[in-house]
Formats: sequence, C-alpha cells, structure tokens
Amino acid sequence: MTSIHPLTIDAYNLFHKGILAFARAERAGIRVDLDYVTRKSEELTNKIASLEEDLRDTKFYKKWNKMTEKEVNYNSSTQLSNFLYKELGIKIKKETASGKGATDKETLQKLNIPEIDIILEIRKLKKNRDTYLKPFIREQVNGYVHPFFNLNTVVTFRSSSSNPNFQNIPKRDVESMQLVRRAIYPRLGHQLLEADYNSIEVKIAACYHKDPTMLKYLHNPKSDMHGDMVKQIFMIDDFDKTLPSHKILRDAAKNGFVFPEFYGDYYKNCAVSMACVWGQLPQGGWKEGQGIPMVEGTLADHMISHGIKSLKHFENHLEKIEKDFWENRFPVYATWKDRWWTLYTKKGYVDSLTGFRCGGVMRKNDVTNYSIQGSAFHCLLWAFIEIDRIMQEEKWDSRIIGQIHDAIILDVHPDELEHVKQVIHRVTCEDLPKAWKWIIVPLEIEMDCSPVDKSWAEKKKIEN
DNA sequence: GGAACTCGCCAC
DNA sequence: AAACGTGGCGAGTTCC
Repeated sequence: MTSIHPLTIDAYNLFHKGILAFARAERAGIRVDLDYVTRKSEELTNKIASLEEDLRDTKFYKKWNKMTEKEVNYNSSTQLSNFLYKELGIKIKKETASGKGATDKETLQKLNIPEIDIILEIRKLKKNRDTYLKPFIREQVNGYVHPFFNLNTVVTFRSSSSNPNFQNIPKRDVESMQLVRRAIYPRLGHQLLEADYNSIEVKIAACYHKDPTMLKYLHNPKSDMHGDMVKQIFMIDDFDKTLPSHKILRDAAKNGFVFPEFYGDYYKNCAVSMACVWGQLPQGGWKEGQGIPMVEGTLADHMISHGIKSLKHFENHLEKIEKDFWENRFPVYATWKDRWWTLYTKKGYVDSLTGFRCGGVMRKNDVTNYSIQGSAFHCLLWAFIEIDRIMQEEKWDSRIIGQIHDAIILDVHPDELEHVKQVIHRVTCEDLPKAWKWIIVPLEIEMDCSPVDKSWAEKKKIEN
C-alpha cells in the first residue's frame, strides 16, 4: 500500500479547483447517438452469432467439445488455456501472471490455428459491444453520458475516469475507432474539439533531469531523437522518415526502445519487440527475404548484410546501444534517475515539481515514473481549470466535456471556434510556462476538430 | 449468492 | 541483481 498526501498549498489548490472544473464538465456531459448505439449493438450481436456458428462447425471446436466435460465456453480464457496447453499439449510460450498458459491475442496468433482467428474476431466484436457501446446506453440520461473524472484514485496523482470510462475509447484500431466514436456527437449545431499536448511526458521528464542532449532535442524542431535511434539501431545512414519502411522503423525505435527505456525496460524485451513485433522477424535465426519490406530487399536482408543474423545477435547489438544510450547519449538523465532513487531510499518519499509528495513502498522505476506522470498531467489540469474559468467569465456557448491525461475535449459552437482555439493555445503553451517557472522546454498543442453535427469518428487535424 | 480474484484489452 | 509506468471494466472463475 502506498501512503500519499498532497504536500503544498499549491498542490491542494490545484486539486480543489480541478475537482470543481471537472464537475462542470461532468454536468455538461457528452451527447450520444442512442439509435445508432442500439442498432449497432444488434448488428454486432448478429455478427457474433454468425461467427459462433462458423466456429461450432470447425474440427477444432468439435474436438474441444469432445475432450471437455462441461459445455465449451470459448469466451473463457481458463477453458481455452486448459484445452490448448493441457488437452492438445501445445507448448506454453508465454505465461500469465499466475503461471498459466496465456491466451492473449498476440500469443494465440502465433499458434497458427485458423479457427482461433474466429475466436479473436468474436472477442473484438464483444469488446466493442459490451465495454464501449453498452455502457453508453446504461449510463445515458436524456441522450447524454456524464463520465466521472476522478482525482482521488491514482497513485501518481493523475486522474481516472469511470461510468463510463472516457479515457480508453478505441483510437488505434481503425475499425473499432470508427465503430465506437461514431456514437459520440457534439450538441446540435456544434462540433467536437480535442487539444492534445505533444510529447508532454518526455518534456516534463526533461524538466526534472535537465539532460542537455534531451533539452537540445526538445528545443530544436528540426532534430529527431527517434530518427537518430533508427540510424544507430538499424544501421541506416540515409534515414528518411517519409519512406514507409523507415517510418515503421522509426515507430519501432520510438515505441519499442526509446519509451520503454525511459519507463525502465531493458534491451532484451526491446529487442523482441522491435525485431519480432515491428520488424516481423522470427525469434531465432534470420533468413534472407524475411521481415518487413525495405526500399531494397527486406529487413532480414538488411540486417544480415550488417552481420546481424539472429534475434540473439540483435540482442547483443541492442545491449551495446542501451549502454551507449544511458552512458553517452543521456548521461545526465541517467544520473538523475540514480539521484532520485538515492533520495527516496533516504527520505522514503520524493516531492514532485507540482508540489505533490509520492511516498510509501515504491520500486526503483516508480520513483521517477510517478513524479513525471503526475506532473505531466498537472500541466493539462492547470490548463483545464484556466480554460474553464475563461469559459464561464466570457459566457461561452461552448463547453469543456472531458479530459484524457494530456488532452482536453470541448463541445464548441462554430462561431466561437476560432476564439476557443486561440484561448486554448495561449493558456496551454504561453500562460502555463509563465505560471510554472520550472517548465524549461517549449510546449506545443495539437488540435483535432469534427465538422458541425458530425461524430467524433470524423475529427480531423486542424491548424491552430 | 456475493466478494475477490484472474485475464484480457482499451487508453495515455 | 533486475528488468515497462498509470488506470477502468467485462466476463469467467474461485473462494467463503
């Protein structure tokens, strides 16, 4: 159990005002298209039933049915795990936290059993119907849902959201994104506006450790930290992020190495993630023609030509890069991590830049991650409170309706759009750094907007 | 018959 | 020596 308490009066005031501002957003609520939700839920139910029939027809299912005593429930991870790993005797490649054979999507896909794809498809449809659409119906009042935004639940002093959770609506998977976000609408004659802080956690981390190399990256818009890592990790001299293959490698470096390293992961996990998940290369040895296509040949061709012929080789390669990453590229970041850990072991807590104290039992990674995560969110919270204040003072027709850690979402009258955008930009990027002197990096905000009377699925990036 | 747990999966 | 942070929530299972 972690014991936590706000430290300063500033921290107390931030949360006090934050709760009041959140309450106004909760009261405003979010309009949902109930007809659509009902219709789509029924559609999903039919699709699920049809896939269920397909599944029952398969040899896989019949075998499963024969081998187990009770009736097969393909939704049960317990039953599926037992059938695959005990009855069929498939070797367990990944275990769950409690040591049973895992049946998550990634693990199942590797088994190459076509019938399992049906189960995965059903899982996805059920997830969309039961986790996202259903609660809209359950929670709505007169066609509006009123998600809670809580400030008293998270160990890092971030927020959470519930009933329904507005902070985990599908975004990356295009099919799920469109399906669920099509249910979310602005008020009649309005449009939805979302403003996101760019890389706020990396920037706030830099305010803690002040690593000069990182500060240079953040101050120079032409520099590209992840591109530089691609050059080093994949040995590409002429890196060009407009090339599709280089874009994939950049995402691999960013999400498979740089961010995990910042959170405290290490080279072995990163090697698997980059090579196998992003690069589509196998776990063991690599052969020509394998992996994602490059400008010439494939990723395996490229890596082999540079002497890296297996995951094991790649791991060794990445071990050196990790050492270089912390010892030569970001040494000040690394010593800050050590310093904060030592501080924590002496005092039993660390104090954040936003005036909060994180104490109690923490692991090494927690000590640095908690402070950064909390303070990054507090930037958004400060802006939320200020925009909410201006909204009331100027008697906007527009309303703030929610927040997703580093983003604020509004329901805006078109006549007010330009002004609202201007206020958001000024508050988030200019007023905040003036108010909090410890912010020593430039802040940027990105905005997305839906057309008038169109759903959240139709939002597009706009200039601000 | 409900509480507590596990697992999987969505977001940042 | 160890090895990725924070949540919510639905469904299934196990415990009492």
